[in-house]
Order: sequence, then structure tokens, then C-alpha cells
Amino acid sequence: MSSPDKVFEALASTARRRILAYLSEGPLTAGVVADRFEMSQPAVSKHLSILEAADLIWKKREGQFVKYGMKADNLGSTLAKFMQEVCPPSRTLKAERCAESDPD
Amino acid sequence: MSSPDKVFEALASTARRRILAYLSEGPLTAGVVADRFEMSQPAVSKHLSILEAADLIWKKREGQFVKYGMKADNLGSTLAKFMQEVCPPSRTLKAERCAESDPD
DNA sequence: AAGATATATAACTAATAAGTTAAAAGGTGA
DNA sequence: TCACCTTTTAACTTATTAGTTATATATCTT
Repeated sequence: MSSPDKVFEALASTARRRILAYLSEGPLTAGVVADRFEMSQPAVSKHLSILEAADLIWKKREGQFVKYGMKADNLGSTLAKFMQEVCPPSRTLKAERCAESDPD
Repeated sequence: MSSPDKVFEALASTARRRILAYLSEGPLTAGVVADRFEMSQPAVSKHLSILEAADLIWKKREGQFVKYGMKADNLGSTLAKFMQEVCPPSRTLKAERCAESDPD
């Protein structure tokens, strides 16, 4: 179970969004991810654990390595649910509510 | 022009997401928004200005009041673009990449 | 068991964020 | 102009975040 709060908090960081995008190309070990970013290894490790806490990625030990990979489901459903809260179809249908509203 | 960074930063706050959802029901004055939330009026004002900086809402002075309203476009396009970065259709097509990736 | 490598945690610092109250700015109307 | 109302800005406090280096833990290899 993951809260939307944790997801949005995780996405708030540009570094984490970039890590996520990088992982979306395929699973990688923590070390490979760390090498790709100009940040200390512990910093990347912390970002990874925040992404994991938000249930946006999975983690699996493989010998002395730890492999991480993306979990698209939770990202998609959280963002979709939020979009719906903020711009529900019922409202979209009647009088293009979500497109309108700009007085300029 | 609004940066994705500002949008994600704006959405990182639960309070701001709730304000946004509230505004999505229709434009309201700052005071009405402030009344709805258990927070001082200046605090709400600050949240509103962050949402505005992210181009998620518009603002219009009406006499001594200031009316705010949602701007759905930027929210939708920013989230859509991000989803695409993190789970591009090309990859989705070949081998259900974005659904897979979970080793459990 | 020892040494090397991979990753995570601890302890710390500096910057940022979110809230507060008090004061300023903008607008109304007698 | 003066009193009043709405909203924003300023100044400040406290908590959180993002990074650092140093250390601990886990695993592999010999």
C-alpha cells in the first residue's frame, strides 16, 4: 500500500525523476545508477530508498549487488487518480469545465 | 512558460493539491479558499502564489477581491509528458516493458 | 579468515519549506 | 480623507530535505 503523498513527495525531486526515467529503460544495479549521476553514492542510495518507499520502484538483491527497477503501475494509477480528482470526466463533459476557466 | 520542476514542486504539497482540487470546482476568491482550509490566510496566499508560479492556476483582481481559478492545461500536459518520458509508448509496445519489470 | 567490492546507514551541515504574527498595499465607500 | 475590508509581503521560527564524508553491513573471492 502506498500513499499518494509519498508518490508526489518522491516526484518532487528533479534528481529522483531523472533516476526514475533512467530506470524506466530497464533494471539496473544501484552502482550503475550512482555512476550515472553527479552525486555521491549514498545520495543516490537515499533517493532510491525514497522511490522505493513510494512504491515507484522495486529492489532485489543479487549477490553483492542490488538491482532496482521501475514499477509503472503505481505511478500511473496515482497520477491518473489525481487528474481525475482535479478534473473529473463528469465536469469535463458539461461545458468543457477543465478547458475553460481562464479569464484572459 | 512553466517548468516541469515548478509543477512537481507545487504538487509536492498535500495542502496545495487539495487547494487545486477545490479550485477545480470553479473559480473562487482567495478569502473563500482560505476559509476552507485550517491554515492562516497568509499561508494560503503563499500556496496560491506557488500554484500560480507553476502556471497551474490563474489570478484576477476583481475590485478588492482576487479571484483564482484552475488552469488544467499545464497540469495535464506536464504529467502526460512525464509519463511518456518514464514509460514511452515505443517501449510499452515491445514486450510490455512498463507492465513487467517486477521480479516478485 | 582476510581482503576487496557493493550498498546502506549514521552523523552532520546547509539550504529550503511551511507555518506563524504583524505590517503594508490595494480597493471601497461614507 | 478616514475607516474598513481583502490580500500580499515581511520577518521570523521550526522542521524537513538534500547533500556531504565516514562507517557499517553484506557478499564474493582467495
